[in-house]
Amino acid sequence: MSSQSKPARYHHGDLRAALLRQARALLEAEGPAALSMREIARRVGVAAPSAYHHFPGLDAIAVALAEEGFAELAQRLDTAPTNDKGQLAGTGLAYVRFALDNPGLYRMMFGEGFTASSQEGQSLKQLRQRAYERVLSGLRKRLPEEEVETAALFLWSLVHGLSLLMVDGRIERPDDSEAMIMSVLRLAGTGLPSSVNPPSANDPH
Amino acid sequence: MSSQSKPARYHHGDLRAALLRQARALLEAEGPAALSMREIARRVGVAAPSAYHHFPGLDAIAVALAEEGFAELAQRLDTAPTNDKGQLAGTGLAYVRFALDNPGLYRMMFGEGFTASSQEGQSLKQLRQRAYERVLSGLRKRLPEEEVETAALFLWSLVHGLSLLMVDGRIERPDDSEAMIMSVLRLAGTGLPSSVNPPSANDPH
DNA sequence: GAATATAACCTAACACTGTTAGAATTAAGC
DNA sequence: GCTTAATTCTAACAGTGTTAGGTTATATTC
Repeated sequence: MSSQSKPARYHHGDLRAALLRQARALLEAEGPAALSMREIARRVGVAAPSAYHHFPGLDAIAVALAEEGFAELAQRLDTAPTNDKGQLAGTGLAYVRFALDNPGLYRMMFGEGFTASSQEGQSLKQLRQRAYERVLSGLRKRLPEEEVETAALFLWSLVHGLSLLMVDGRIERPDDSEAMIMSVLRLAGTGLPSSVNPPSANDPH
Repeated sequence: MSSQSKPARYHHGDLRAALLRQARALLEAEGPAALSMREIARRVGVAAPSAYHHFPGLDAIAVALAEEGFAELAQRLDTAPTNDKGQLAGTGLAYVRFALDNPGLYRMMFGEGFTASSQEGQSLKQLRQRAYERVLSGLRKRLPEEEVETAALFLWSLVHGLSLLMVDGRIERPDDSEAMIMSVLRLAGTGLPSSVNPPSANDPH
């Protein structure tokens, strides 16, 4: 077990970290709905109430996991290739990849359920906002201000929707997921063929 | 109460319908996580186990609601304007509108939780597949076969993502939601400005 | 080194959930 | 009116999140 990294300074050693680790394992193994205080404690080998010395409740554990997730997502987006040609595709691919690598966590980060709780909900809201700002600032350099917001919403909707469809298994996973993702992202740049969406005719601008 | 439409032929009259009605009200009022057998029964004014004569379990109620939702969504998409100019925008707008009008239901239809259950899960999967086929067949008339799948995935990802972002309150709702939705959908036709995504340079096709 | 203080942990319990078993009530058919 | 069957009920089981209060092991102090 990797939980024995430190030679048990306290009763357990580092219960807080152990709870988070097992919670995340449970999350990915059984899905967000299966996250249970008692099951997490069971897996750690501890009585359920012990967890309350480290977290105010189950929601707090969920939020802590989501915070981990946002930090990891931010890092992935930051280290994604930013060269001129593939900025959009690189970042988009990194985003969807993160969701595919952490399906349960991704659902947690954007799902509801514990969003209502006062303190924790706010923290999450801020993290989501910061992730969104990251997208916005990338676009601000390249677009006039009035087009930034729509473009960001467009992009975020696309990668968020694609991530969830794939994570939830709504579409059959092809052999080469990456190629499929890239194909979709390419459409974000070119737009749909005009045979689907005749260009002018309804442009009031 | 509108539940007195028929003069109480049985003990209740039409418990099954009453359960579904209150379940849907609860779903929209408190969200999918708050759906509870006992609370639904409480609202109908009946003991919880009574519901088991009409549904095998809570999952079955959830699935029945989702089926209602898919039927309503299909109808909206069918009656959306199909004239040449606005096929894409009209259908897309109808899709997002449905989600905004039925936020709890939409989350239920595409969320997880009860998807694991054997029998019901299959039923839902088929309904989702049929909704997807609807999009595909619309595109098949206008695109070469090899482009259909990617275009459909692109469109579905976009409207699905946009719907969830708005339903979950991830973006601040502007005064005119419809205008915002239309702006995003328009980008699906034109693609992002080339300043964001320089066209050639990585096109292997 | 022994006594104390404190942080970590556990047992017991409360209120809630989904669900099942079996009894009681009500309507339908003869 | 009696029988039968459908519908609803009460009681109970196993599970959940959470709280209260006691127990144990560590850390500190004399």
